[in-house]
Amino acid sequence: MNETHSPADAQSQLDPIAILDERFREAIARAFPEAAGKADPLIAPSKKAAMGDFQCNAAMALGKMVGKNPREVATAIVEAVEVGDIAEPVDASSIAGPGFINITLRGEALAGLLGELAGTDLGLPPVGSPQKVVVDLCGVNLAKQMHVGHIRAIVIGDAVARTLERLGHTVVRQNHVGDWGLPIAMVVDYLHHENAAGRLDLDTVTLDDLDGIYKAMKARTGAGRTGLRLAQKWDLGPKVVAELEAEVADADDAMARAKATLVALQGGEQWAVDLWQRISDITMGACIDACRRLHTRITLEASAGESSYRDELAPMVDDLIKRGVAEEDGGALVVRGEGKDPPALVRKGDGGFLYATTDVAAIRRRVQDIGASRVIYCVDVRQAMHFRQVFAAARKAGYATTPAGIEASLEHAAFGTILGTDGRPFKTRSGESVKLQDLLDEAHDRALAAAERSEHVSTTEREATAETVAMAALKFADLSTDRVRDYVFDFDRILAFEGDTGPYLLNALVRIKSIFRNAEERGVGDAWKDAPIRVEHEGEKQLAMSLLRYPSVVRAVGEHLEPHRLCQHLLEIANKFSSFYQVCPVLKAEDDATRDSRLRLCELTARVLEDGMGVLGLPTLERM
RNA sequence: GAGCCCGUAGCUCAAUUGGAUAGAGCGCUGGCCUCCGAAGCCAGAGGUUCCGCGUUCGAAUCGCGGCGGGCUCGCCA
Repeated sequence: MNETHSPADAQSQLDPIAILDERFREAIARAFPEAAGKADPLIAPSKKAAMGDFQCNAAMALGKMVGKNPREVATAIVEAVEVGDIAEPVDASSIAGPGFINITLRGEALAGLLGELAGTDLGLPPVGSPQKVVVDLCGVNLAKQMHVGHIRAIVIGDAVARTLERLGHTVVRQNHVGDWGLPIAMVVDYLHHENAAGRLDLDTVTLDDLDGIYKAMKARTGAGRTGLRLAQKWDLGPKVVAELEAEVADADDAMARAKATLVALQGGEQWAVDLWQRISDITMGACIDACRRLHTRITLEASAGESSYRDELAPMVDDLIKRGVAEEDGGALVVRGEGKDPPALVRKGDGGFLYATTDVAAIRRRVQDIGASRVIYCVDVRQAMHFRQVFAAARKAGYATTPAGIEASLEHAAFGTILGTDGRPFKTRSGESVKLQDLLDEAHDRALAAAERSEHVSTTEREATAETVAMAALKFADLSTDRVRDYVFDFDRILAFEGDTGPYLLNALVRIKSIFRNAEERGVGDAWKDAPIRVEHEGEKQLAMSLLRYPSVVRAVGEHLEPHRLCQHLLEIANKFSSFYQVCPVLKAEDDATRDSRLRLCELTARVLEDGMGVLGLPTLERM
């Protein structure tokens, strides 16, 4: 795992945890010089308000290290620590249990930190040493409809990319399109024959048609074989055997033609390339439309399909052989890893290449040509072993080392399956996989029903509002749980507009925006923008603490590639805001100074929410 | 058979990566709109974190063994 940043360069010193970390680190060094540098202060937010705002958990481990009673150690730390400028006095009464040290921050300190947060790009100025990162996402296949599974590769991949961009890294998104190999050749072959026979008009072919052809061809080339074996084994009679033999013959014929077409395609024969291009245009057009509708920044230019590696495979495999990285095994060529995983197969017995070959070539290009020091694969968790094998092969070959000599970090940001409410993979009633577009449309229709009930949305805005709410709801549902686990998809829950959902988040932001519209109507002016923020009321304090933790949460997401942490945190901020708003009048505050301070707090909350939603790729609204 | 992942409230999910009394939402019970947006807020009930043993001052988290579920296993992509 590569270091993306060390605690020392956690540049913004406005995260209370970072500040307390430093203060307690110094205190430990003073009280226990022998443990200096070795003991982590272990600062964490308190779970209960009654125990203060933060706690230092260092005493227990330190006690063991220096051979003293943890409470004794805690007492020494408490005497040595200097936090008077930001916190209530820390003394013997702050020590609880086996040696926890509780810390309560002062309102003025929080107010000062909030001011800094507002003035430093929300605590997230660009990182000092930006990385170049390739994010592999989307992963569509030519001639196939996109289905529910793709929403995860698109939405999570885009959120990961946005997070890294927000932190200041340079991100290259790559759509590793499945646009090569025998299956595509089958479809090309079919189009070629049907077109020649005048039974098909290439100009009007749709993705639906292609999808149907793809499935039919796959079924046809595999037809009859198993049945024939069984019929012969159980002697089911000459008629049955003859029928099955005819099926198999037809399958063999189709397969032979597909292979011939593949050769023509690989040889660059114009008729085949033209048909392939037509299939690509149709598929990619639909793909980019879906990505745009989902508010993701995935473009056609960014795609680097399997076909783009075709000329690199043979020379690369030769290189692997020459350098002894790959070896023969049962006629095939393999690259062995060190662990228990089976080796990666990079060349078939017949000389053909496989998907692992292309993936190794992709790593080589991404690291050595593009110069990425981090390559992230946003792909289904069922491919976990495949990527372990491919990563191992690429490292063994030295392809994962940048021209500058840096070992690139190769990471599989795996995601689980979307399940229906019955706990089984999400399917339609008839058992088919759900088409992505149908999913988006249904979300839209359901959101529209809610938009029609809203008193804040005019009839002309309803469609657009419903669309935004629907996409935010879908995306939030996909991003808000631990990505590697399967999750249950339930329209009723996701679009119920109450609870821990995208619409709840949107609503929190919309309410804040409405405050500013009202302020304008009341002629409040904008002098408040320079007013000092005060943190006095408990509602203000709780909100302030959540806001201040925002930058560290974004950094954690960038490090662990877990967008759900940011989702949870934004929900917390929205929740704290709602509580604050319930008990702290803003426009009706008792005096102008309080009103102005609270307006600034509202504005900062809106900025953080919008920034966070931008990092996740969630669209926002003015009213709903 | 082997390997990987998972098991937390009735349901859907968290738990800052080993910290105090395991938290949210839905659902359920009760309260809050002549008052800045009720898609909201407040309160209550609801737990042997699958079971057992172990490591540790401390375990949902780490180790071992069970039980249950999912996924994956060289010439398809």
